[in-house]
Amino acid sequence: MVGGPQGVEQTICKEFRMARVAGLDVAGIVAAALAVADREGLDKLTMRRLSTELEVTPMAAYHHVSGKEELLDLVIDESIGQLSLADPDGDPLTELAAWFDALHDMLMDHPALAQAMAGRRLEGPQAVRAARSITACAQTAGLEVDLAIELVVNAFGFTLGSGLYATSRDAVQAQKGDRDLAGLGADGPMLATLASARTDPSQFRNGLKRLLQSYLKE
Amino acid sequence: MVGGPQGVEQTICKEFRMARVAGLDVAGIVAAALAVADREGLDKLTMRRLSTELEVTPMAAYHHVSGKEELLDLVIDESIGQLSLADPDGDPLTELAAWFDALHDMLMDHPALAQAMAGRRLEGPQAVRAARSITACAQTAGLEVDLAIELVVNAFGFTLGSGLYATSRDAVQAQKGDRDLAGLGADGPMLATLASARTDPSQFRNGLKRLLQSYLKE
DNA sequence: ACCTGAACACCGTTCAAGT
DNA sequence: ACCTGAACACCGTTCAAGT
Repeated sequence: MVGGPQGVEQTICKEFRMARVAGLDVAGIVAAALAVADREGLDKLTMRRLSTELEVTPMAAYHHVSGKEELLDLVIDESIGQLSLADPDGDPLTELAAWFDALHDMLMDHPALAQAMAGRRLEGPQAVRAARSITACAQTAGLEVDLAIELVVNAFGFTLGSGLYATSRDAVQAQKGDRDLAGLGADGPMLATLASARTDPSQFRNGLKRLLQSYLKE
Repeated sequence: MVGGPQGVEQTICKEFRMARVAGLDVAGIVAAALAVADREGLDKLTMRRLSTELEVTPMAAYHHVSGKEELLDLVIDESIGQLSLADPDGDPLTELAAWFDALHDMLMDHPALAQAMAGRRLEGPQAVRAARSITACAQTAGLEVDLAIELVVNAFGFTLGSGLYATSRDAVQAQKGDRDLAGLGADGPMLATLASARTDPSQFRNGLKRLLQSYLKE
């Protein structure tokens, strides 16, 4: 698509650099960080583990990223940037539901991402871009600015919290839940349903729709 | 209330022990951990920092708690246990709103708590007790078990996510937001409102009521 | 039983060199 | 400009002693 001999040369050069010799760039660092976090968990993502992933010295990445904090912010913002923006001309409810569903799917695919978002500012350029797009969407539905923002903030909080809750109970836990049923009497069905939240995103979608509809029906 | 000379003696002895000489107990350890996390942030809560807070050796706490993971679980469960249970005879909507409001208030008072809950199981005895009480509350409102649980899970996720979002933007950030307004053009009002979420819990309460009502109006 | 002391295998990051 | 190497001040936790 970029085409031409130069394009090919650049690609080869880039791949070569990313795989073996130094030649680090932020994109490669961020990608490697997310890969490690996905495979081994957020707590295992350390600057030193990142350096072994990139096959460089522990300090190499610091030349492209100020430190671990900035790295995490970049991983988050880059991920948010991969969600397609809401279409301002589409049906508001459909567009909003689709965006937050996509975000939720992403958090389910990358549990470390949800965890990283907790306690972080989420004000990178991609996040701001996305926020603007979905807020505009809510406004075209007839909502005043303040209410549109309230909807966005609340829907985001709901999506993040649901993602965290769901990803904190993985397969191992669901298994263990079955064993606990006998000992917990009346709580059995409850815990079983709680545990099933991991694999059943319909609870989230249901709640999201309820929340969005209550704002858009005004 | 426990009364008698023995009660007094125990109290004196306990205070003496907690303050100076070893004599650690889980309650004291958990309290100290929350105190450190509140004052210095969750990332500053280390087993070693905890030990200096308790004025003991780094390894002393390990005799009462298996490690850092269990410590965090205990801090969370103990905190949840301090919320008053929902009254099964009260108005369901009122009771549910009150419980999640109280949880939200707690997360706002203890930002480290919200952060600690992200990526943790929340299945301690106090959490289960609370979940049972609010689920029962939703059931007396006429909801089937599955839907009652869906409501509880979704309301919890919303509360946690909102708490995380709100506490991640503290006073410092709100200040910085004002400076950014000029450079961001049309985003100005939006970011200002986003930043105000920290001190304005009405957005959360509004969203919570909408979510709860959509389930209870069935 | 409960706490200490020393040790191990890690962290994030600074700083001075190398090329 | 970009990377390395050595070092510093931390971590969580094990393990062998002390009382």
